Amino acid sequence: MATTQTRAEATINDILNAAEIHFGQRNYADVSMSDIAYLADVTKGALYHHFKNKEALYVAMLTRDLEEKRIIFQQAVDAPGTCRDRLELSTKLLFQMPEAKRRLIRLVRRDINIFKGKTRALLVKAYQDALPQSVQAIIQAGIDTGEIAPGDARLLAWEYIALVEVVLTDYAQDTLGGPEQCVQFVLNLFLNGAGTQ
Amino acid sequence: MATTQTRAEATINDILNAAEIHFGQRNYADVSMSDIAYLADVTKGALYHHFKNKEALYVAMLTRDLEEKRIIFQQAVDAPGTCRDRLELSTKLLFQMPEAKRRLIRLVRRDINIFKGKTRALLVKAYQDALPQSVQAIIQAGIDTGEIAPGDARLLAWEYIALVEVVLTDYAQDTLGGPEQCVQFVLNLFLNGAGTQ
DNA sequence: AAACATACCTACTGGTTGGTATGTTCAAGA
DNA sequence: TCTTGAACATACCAACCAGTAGGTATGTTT
Repeated sequence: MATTQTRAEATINDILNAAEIHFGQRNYADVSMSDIAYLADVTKGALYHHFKNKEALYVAMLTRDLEEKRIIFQQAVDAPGTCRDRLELSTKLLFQMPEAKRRLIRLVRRDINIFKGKTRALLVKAYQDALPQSVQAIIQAGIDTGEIAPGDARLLAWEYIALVEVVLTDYAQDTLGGPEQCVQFVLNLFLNGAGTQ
Repeated sequence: MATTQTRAEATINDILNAAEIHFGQRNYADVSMSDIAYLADVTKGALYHHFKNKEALYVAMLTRDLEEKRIIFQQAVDAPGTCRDRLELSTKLLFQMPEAKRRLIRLVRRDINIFKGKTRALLVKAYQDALPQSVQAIIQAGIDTGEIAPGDARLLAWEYIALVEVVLTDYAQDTLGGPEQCVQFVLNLFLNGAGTQ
């Protein structure tokens, strides 16, 4: 059984990897199942053998990726130190990812309108568990210790992520300095603001 | 001649308005020309009489909208007062827009990958002229007067817009307070940061 | 009112895509 | 080694959609 499953699992892996690449670069509707099958070096038959339909494939791809990320960012939540230290770690982990993985971070926000109901809720939750939840936990701890001014930790988490995403975009286009500078820029902006003190 | 053009112009207007609604809610590829024609209460023939193809319609729709916005935000650039005052005005103008128009603000970022070459450059420039340019001008002035700490005004402008967009999203879902509170929240976060001073 | 131009409609095509029906290979157990 | 079911491949279909061809209606000009 192990051998059989290994082969199928390898195929599924190839398909998911191909899906990551395509969905990461283009809109959902612009990516065809044939594109994914071709890149994964399997046929459409094999593809539909493992995934019920296009939506199921997308969900599987994104779910797998977000679960990976959730585990990674959990490090920052569990880490010791000040709020700033832990936000720094969290952001560093983001910048250390390969570009293809980093690109997927913005996927949920970009494609949030294409699904409805359960599927949509599922993806949003998976995303929130992966990144916003971690950041929110760190920020809430910061509020409790007085390092962060009292406020809505959830909203602040989203704001922090938005700041990171902007720098991440510029970073991908090589218009900024190294990852270390980027991380410090975001941290200073978020904690101290852009105004002169 | 005036009468003839008026009729055509009215049709074009209907089409562009319908396009705004559809493209604002769904991805480019998910919106069909038939959808737009139906909502505009014209036939596809009329649609293709006025617009060369789908891409041309999208460009026309977004260009018109961004030019409107550019003019609106220019008010804030030309306004007197501190950097904070002018950023406040700029942000207020955003929150005062009807929801459909507000939604279009995120369109360029969402659909940035569907076009290549000239079309893409054109849309990006129209967007930058409309919003980022205004914010950047205000921030640069703030840096010059010492109200904002020295730094990359362009990047800071993008960061500010990102902060606004997050609140705008929450605001659209009625999970936040009134527009005035939202504006002040963003301003404080951007200028003073989230940390305790 | 003839000649013309613009605006618009109906009906269709060619191409693409998600999905399927059916056939073939492979791997493991009896 | 023979069987059996899972894992694929091939060939295809039905639906949809961007875009077009060709005709009709509504002005406008002279």
